[in-house]
Amino acid sequence: MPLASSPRSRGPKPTKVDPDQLLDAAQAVFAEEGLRAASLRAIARRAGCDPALIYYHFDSKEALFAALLERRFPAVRLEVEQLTDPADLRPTALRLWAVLLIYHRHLKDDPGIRSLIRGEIVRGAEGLNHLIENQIRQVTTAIRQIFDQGIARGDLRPDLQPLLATFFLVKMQMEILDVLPVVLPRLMALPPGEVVVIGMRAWFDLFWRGVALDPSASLPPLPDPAD
Amino acid sequence: MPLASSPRSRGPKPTKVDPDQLLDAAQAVFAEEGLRAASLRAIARRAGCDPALIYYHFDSKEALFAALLERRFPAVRLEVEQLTDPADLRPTALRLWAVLLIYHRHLKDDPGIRSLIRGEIVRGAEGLNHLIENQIRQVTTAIRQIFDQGIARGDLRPDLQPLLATFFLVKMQMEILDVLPVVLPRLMALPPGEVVVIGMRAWFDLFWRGVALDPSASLPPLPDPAD
DNA sequence: GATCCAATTCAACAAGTGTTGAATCATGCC
DNA sequence: GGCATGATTCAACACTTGTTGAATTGGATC
Repeated sequence: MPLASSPRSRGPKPTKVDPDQLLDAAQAVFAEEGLRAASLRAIARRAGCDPALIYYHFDSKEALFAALLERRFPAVRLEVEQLTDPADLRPTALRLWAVLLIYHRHLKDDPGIRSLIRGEIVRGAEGLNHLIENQIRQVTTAIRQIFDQGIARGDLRPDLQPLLATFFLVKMQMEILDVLPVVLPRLMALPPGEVVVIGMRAWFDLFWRGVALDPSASLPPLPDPAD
Repeated sequence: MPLASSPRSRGPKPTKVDPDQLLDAAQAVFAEEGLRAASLRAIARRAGCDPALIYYHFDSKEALFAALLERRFPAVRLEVEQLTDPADLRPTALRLWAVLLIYHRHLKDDPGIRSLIRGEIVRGAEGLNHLIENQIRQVTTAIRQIFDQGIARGDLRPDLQPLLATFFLVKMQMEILDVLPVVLPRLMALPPGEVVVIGMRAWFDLFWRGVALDPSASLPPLPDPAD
């Protein structure tokens, strides 16, 4: 039984399919099918190799999925945590908007991770819940700090519940990335590419009026998400 | 091959498992597993009968699922549509809150329908998409009317986009019913039963400030969801 | 050229899936 | 009693799934 995490020793032996390519394929298939419905055979087909090869690089289907997480999660967490620096004296509105931009940048093209964070996929993969929960908790508490600082600075309503506000802010952002592009073009005449940005701005406009100490004060200019 | 929708003719022949009991079992299993992962054998086990019996009452797994929808959807739609009566002159805030109450009452104990409306489950059941989409569209346009009337009456911001506001309102309500009871008790010390009501009130408070013409005006008293 | 070892494939396993045709059960009617 | 008919079960089908042990490739090293 070969070790699960030791690709080619050091010589530039040209491997046909390295673990990263497997992860790419897995990400694509998981995104389309969900964890439970995605089959290793489909992933292998996508990667152009035999299903058994997956078991050479990873211990199980679940381990493959976990590796997928470890590849993506930390980047988001790190960027959000950098936002919590108390020395960052930009208006709170801008900092919260920056949170949405991070989510947009990292998750825009990765429905797999999105539905994962949403928690749907994980039913039936007990072993992963603590891993995910841990990562999400860290991001959550980071955002919470921004709210706390905003209240202290007098930008936000003092009666705000930071935890619920965090939940609302990022949850809706997720839905905007996920379902708005599917559902909105059918109801409005909109170029599907712009839907996400339109939705994000509308959402943040509403959200900000909801949480700001002075809801009638106008928002600072919000930079567009850069593609 | 027996007809798919003709239970016992008229005599009070005591059937062991009638279609409604099958639907109950199906609802429970679909709720736990999702459409794709839920197996007919599990449903049959829950209902206490043989899997083949399902095929006596329904044409296929998908038809069983469709029947489940037809049993639940129309009630929600009807209640929401009754709210759109232009003669209803209650404050717009109260009418929107009433929408949330309807969602709460009908979907609180039915995660199956929720994840269904959310659209996750349906991947892999092409035949159902139009059915669901049709029902959802009707509810959506009904709510939209309340927003339109609210703008006309001067309760809401004139620059409001009713479609997006609708999306935000009900989408978040769904998430509050769905994930808040799972996620919040782990982070706050809260009795899990109250989480939904707390979440709903916090959400509507935020939402209303976001959409109201005068965000500093206080909300009318909002009735608690009655269990 | 022989050897070693990582990378890859093959073939099969046991289990679970949706579905179906035939067979049984139980009741109402003549 | 006999019989039709609806309700229910049985046993099997073809197929897909995650997983694994043995076999094969192919380049690096001696």
